[in-house]
Amino acid sequence: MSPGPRRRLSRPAIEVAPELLGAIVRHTTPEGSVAVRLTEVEAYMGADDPGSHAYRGPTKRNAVMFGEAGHLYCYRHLGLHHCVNVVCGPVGVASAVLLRAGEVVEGRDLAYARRTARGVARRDADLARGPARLTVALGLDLAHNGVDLVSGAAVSLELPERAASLDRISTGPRVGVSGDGGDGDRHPWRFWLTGEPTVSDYRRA
DNA sequence: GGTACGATTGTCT
DNA sequence: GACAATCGTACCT
Repeated sequence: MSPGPRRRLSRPAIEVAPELLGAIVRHTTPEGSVAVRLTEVEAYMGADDPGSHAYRGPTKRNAVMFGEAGHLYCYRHLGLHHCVNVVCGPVGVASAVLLRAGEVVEGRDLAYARRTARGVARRDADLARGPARLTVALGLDLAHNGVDLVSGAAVSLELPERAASLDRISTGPRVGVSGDGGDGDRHPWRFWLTGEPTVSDYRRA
């Protein structure tokens, strides 16, 4: 990530999302550090995107999404799980990229410990396969909402030198988004690395 | 002040 | 393949 990662992120989520594939997210705690290489993401645009939390304007929950690019947007879902996004776009524009899945490339033991505490991790590929699993493996929660990934203290984002080549990237409709389904309104805003075993495959939507 | 619902996962049949 | 778990947020009265 040589020239201005902040600047690279300060663009529409739809452009940033494919560039995050292959990026490394690292979280360092007293217990150790876990790093994940992203293999699956989804783009969420702001006001024009019915699937986005920011669709109906700024609220207490989504405030971070309207802020500076490169910060982490973390929220609780169904009272059980957390999901994390990387904020994109210029200040005032609420676009973000949801981190859906990745491959644990560092701190695998710690990731296993965290995951087995809340479920069963059968194999390496399952450690961060799915948005909520990824947050558990990394040890992220609401306390990390709004942290800056670029200045990177405990949590950091390492963009790949060069974006993954297009022929390794697949696209498709987003998963589990209501208001985006049904007729013709499904944007191909989900991106993943073709053939990666860590990419979540989904059942019903 | 009350209620409906969700950017999911794990487990059971 | 289906369902329950579980709680903050948004929206309505």
